Amino acid sequence: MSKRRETPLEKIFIESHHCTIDLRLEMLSQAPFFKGLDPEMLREVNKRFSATHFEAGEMIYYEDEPALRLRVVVSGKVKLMRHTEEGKDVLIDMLKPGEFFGTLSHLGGEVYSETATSQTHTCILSIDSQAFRDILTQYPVVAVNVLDIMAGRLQASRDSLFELSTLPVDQRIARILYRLAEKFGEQDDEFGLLIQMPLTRKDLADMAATTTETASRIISRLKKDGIIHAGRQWIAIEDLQELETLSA
Amino acid sequence: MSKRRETPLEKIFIESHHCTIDLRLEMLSQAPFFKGLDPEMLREVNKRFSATHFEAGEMIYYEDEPALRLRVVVSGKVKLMRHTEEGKDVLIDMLKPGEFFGTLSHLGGEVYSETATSQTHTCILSIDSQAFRDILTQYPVVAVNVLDIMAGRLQASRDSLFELSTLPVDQRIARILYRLAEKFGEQDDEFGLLIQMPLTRKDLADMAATTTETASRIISRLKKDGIIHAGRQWIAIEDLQELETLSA
DNA sequence: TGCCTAAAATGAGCCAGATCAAATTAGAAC
DNA sequence: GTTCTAATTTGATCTGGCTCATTTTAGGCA
Repeated sequence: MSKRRETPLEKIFIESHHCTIDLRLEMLSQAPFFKGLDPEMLREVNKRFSATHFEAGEMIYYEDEPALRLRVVVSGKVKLMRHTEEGKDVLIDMLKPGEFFGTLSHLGGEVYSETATSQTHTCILSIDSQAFRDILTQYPVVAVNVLDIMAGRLQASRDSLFELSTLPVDQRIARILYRLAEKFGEQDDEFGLLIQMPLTRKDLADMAATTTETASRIISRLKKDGIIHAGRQWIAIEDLQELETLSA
Repeated sequence: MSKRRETPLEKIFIESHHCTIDLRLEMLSQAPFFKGLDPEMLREVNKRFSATHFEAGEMIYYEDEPALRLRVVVSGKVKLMRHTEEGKDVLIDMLKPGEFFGTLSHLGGEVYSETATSQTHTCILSIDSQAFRDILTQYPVVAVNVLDIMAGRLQASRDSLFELSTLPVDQRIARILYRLAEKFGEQDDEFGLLIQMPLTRKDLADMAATTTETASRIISRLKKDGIIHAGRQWIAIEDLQELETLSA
């Protein structure tokens, strides 16, 4: 039996016509914050966005840079992080197609509070934040949708805060894996529920507010216990049930 | 020179006519989320709110209780916390007049994710969450205001998460004190910038994700260094400048 | 198919902050 | 003023997870 020599992560096909007009419109029409907007308005709104393409690992914007645009992931995965002077990093969120990031604010003096990196090949739509605010007042249904999303994110952030304050590292890691599996999981016939995105031990550590070494030790244990499969930059959940139990 | 025998915290006058119609309307007109709404609309909107009165220490709602209403602080201070089965608590936020809490959600199955306690005598306005959503779609300017507030809260929550992940306890406490002073500080001629609200060492610990003992040790040190004054359930900042330096 | 390197795994020692235990007040109430 | 108790302080000890150092390896690449 020959060992698999490649990452099980999907290889995203690199084409320059990746970010087609069709895809853009399709994405916007399915984006949660435009739900309920009729096709006519949608086409109108679509004109105000412009598309950009990023390679895996490329920075989309930097922390402390003037924040002028709101962005939407069309395809690929985006990572949001904050950095410390002493080199500590905190991973704030991982985004998938349909999610927005950047700034909603219209004020001039704002800067981005995090760095956005494209984790894979990505196509990103962007719009001037003031133009987006115009859309919000023009289409109240969009404003309410965005509000619901922000409420959900606030909830998630407070959940993390709560867990960070009350749970030991191993439980935090278990919960993070569980959530990533829910959001990015795709069934892989060899390894189980594969988290479809490049994910290092350090990423995990930065999410759980721990160190790479500790994250690695915990992953090793989970592998030994047959709960997950993992390699370089990828993790697949073998026993989701047990993972949930662990995170209790 | 006789030692002061009482808390420097203001004694809120207890009157049953505390929460007058005038006060209600005045509060709503100044509430950040109704900024930009003309008086006519405001009067219209005001009708849909109802007022309730709470004693200091009373629960406004409990975690896991069905979440049906959105509330607004008219007068007094409100504390939001989450509790663990093992008795650990996390203090999520402290609110002052003009801030809202409760739920924005309209879905039936939602429950409150935190417990709200009135820290002082309070007057609270409340409205059915669906009715509030109607206001949002009816007055887009309100929706955008609320959105900005939510964005600010998300930012604040992520800031806390970041600080919790990267700073040692003493710096976290220094930052928390600094922020509380900004939000609740009132100049006291004897002690300096007094944080105008009952605030125990445990509250502080629950904000900083530490223990009462550690919070107490840090407060003791700050007192010894002449940076703050503190007693039972109250803290005043003597040297704000130095406190800011410490939190760097 | 083997080479090469960043990612991951592992070991050993250490420390900030938690826990456990006890003594001491601040300041409310009468 | 005196009383009374929950809030606070302080001390002593313990430990989860961090640090530092080193080895091992997955898997991209030619």
